Amino acid sequence: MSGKRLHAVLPRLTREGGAVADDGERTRRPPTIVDVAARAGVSPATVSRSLRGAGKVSPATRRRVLEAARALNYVTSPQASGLVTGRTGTVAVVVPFASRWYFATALAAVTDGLREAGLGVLLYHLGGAAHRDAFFEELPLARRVDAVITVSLWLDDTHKSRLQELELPIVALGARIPGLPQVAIDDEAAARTATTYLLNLGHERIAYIAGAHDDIELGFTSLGDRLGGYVAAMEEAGCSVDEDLVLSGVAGLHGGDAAMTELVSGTARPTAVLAEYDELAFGALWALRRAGIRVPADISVVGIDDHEMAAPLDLTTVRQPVADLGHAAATLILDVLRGDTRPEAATTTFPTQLIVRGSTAPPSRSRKRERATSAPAG
Amino acid sequence: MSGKRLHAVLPRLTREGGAVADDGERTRRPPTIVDVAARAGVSPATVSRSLRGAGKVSPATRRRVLEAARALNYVTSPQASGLVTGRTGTVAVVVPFASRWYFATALAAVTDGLREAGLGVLLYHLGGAAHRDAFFEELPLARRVDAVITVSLWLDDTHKSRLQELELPIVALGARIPGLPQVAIDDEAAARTATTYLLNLGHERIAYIAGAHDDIELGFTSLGDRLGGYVAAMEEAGCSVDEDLVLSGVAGLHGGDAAMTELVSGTARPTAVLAEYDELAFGALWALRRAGIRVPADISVVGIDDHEMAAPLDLTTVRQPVADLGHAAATLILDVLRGDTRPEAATTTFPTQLIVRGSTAPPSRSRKRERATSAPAG
DNA sequence: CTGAAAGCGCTTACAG
DNA sequence: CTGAAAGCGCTTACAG
Repeated sequence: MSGKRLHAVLPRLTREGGAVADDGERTRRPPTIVDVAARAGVSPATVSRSLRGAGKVSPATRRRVLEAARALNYVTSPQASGLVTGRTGTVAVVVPFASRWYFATALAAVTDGLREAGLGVLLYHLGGAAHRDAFFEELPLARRVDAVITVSLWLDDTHKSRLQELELPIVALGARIPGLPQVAIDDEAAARTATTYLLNLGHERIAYIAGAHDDIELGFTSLGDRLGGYVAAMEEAGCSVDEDLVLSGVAGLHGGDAAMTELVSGTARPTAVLAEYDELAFGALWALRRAGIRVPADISVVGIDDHEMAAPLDLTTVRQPVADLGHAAATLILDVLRGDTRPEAATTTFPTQLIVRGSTAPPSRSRKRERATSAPAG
Repeated sequence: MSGKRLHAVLPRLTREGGAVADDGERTRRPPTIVDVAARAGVSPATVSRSLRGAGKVSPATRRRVLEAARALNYVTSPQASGLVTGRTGTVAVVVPFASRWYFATALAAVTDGLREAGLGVLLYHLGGAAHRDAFFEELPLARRVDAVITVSLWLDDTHKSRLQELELPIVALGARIPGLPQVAIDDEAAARTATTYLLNLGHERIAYIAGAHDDIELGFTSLGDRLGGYVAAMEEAGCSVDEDLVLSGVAGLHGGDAAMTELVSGTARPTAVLAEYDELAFGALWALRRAGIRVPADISVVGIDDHEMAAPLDLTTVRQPVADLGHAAATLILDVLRGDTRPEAATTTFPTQLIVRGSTAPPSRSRKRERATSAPAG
């Protein structure tokens, strides 16, 4: 609000209404409800009722109003109507990285879902840690939206309560935030499935690559859930988790590249890798190719997402239905806004599915042992 | 406005202001400028001036107002202020496919650029042809935004004039729309560069894969520009354009896959392919791998974009600085809104750059001929 | 079924 | 430098 906002700098828009003609058509100023009322020969109140289909209006009157509105190209001012109704017709969608596949896909689905109800989407792009802090500090969405959807945003208690101060309905998409209604997959189960699959193939030295999320600690986020699923599956199988095989670096493609490079240059190379999400896996595949290490002969790679590029890259992965999550989040917000659903009761978990492709195979060195194990005893 | 909009269905929000206490803090209702004025012991007008840093206010008064505003957690209502200033503090960004890399990247950059000026982004996601028509029919952004940025949107005259009826500043990002200020690359030159590079390698049978854009005809769009660059380069080199080698199908990855599959099953296979944009090229590479055709030994592939995945996939491509385009579009809109720039004068063209990677090589069969040609005469 | 009036929360000339 | 008043364009009780 302070600082050099454009708002404060802009010259006042010309509103050369000038002498408004009898029907208001000779002026530059967009027609108002009064203009429509005049043309239809009714009061503004009746125009309002007719246009919204609210209250009792005789069909004939309504028709006349609609005609006049059309003729004048009238559009209701959301600012004016919002001022009195207290609604904005807009939902904030908060995403950390708008350009990444997961977020972009979710955003598109949310937007489509909300549009069907006539609601618009105000996009808040956090980007890095600096922007995120500024966002929670300034809360630029205050008084601008009717509800908030966060997309895979990991909120600590401070951030969460800041957001809740807005007293707006909030839905968390793709992240487990205690106390908020959410739409997500079971992240732990997804990672557990992937890990168990690798274990069943005979792998024991399975690495885990996480994409760092700024300064947020792992462990209480949905990414922590995935890590937890990996650890649990490993331990249940009697495989100890080698801390040198759990890496967390930069996010995205380059993070996966860097982490994999580090792994293959280490002393005890893993035979398989689980990436927290597919883009990390793509980076890992890239690093392996450059290092001349064969996939899956030398190392197996698994991701989570089923990113659009997973199939072309022949990546085994755990599919999550991102667009469905987005639609569900939109629907949930709509229900809450309508009062059909109490937010507390509203948490949806979507199923995931292991998609086996060519990036995974039994470990080459342990093949013998694996056969021996699976051969009938005696 | 008609139809079953949520807007019309929503129950009126509770505004249990109840008895407002002397300082307005005992109520649920968010504090208004009047509350701040009361607490600071000044008039609302002075609060308004203090908060916006406009007009003359004594430093002491201003400080008191700021304190009161902070204490009450006051946030100016954009609806109320917008109603009188005529501004919304919001820009519409219209994208055909929000989930695709190019659009998501541009959107993120635009959003970041506008945020610095305190402007928000209202996202309009067109999706398919049906939504696009509805969008231009209903113009849901009317009276909701101060300006419009279209991202790689190809507008015919009808759509363009519909948009212009809004009498809002418009900037076209990534698409040449006559009469609108734009921020883009030289699409024809980009395609020409790629094609010439292939020609110089010795290719003559060069195919062109376009990603269909609904029912929009090629030829007057920026994609038409790319096709034009390809055709021009071919003809200048004395290579006739074989119509069977120019395909236009579905957009994106699957479009490239389908087109390439069609090409390799044809009678006269090309030795090289130029894809209109990288995602098509990814699909083409995928199809070639499945068909057992080697890249670049059997077929060379070139794209346009330098998509994030181009490097991992070793795709030769023509890079365009998508994020820079987005930032530039934001800056341009800000200039126009400030009145610093006349829209007509504002068109920026960004440079592109050929990035040679492993997906291109001289054609294997023509190597001999090529040598013969380039050998000194006599 | 319809209208007159009040009010939503601001900003802006206009006076002082 | 500050305030009282009007007005931005709507919607909503309240009367009729």
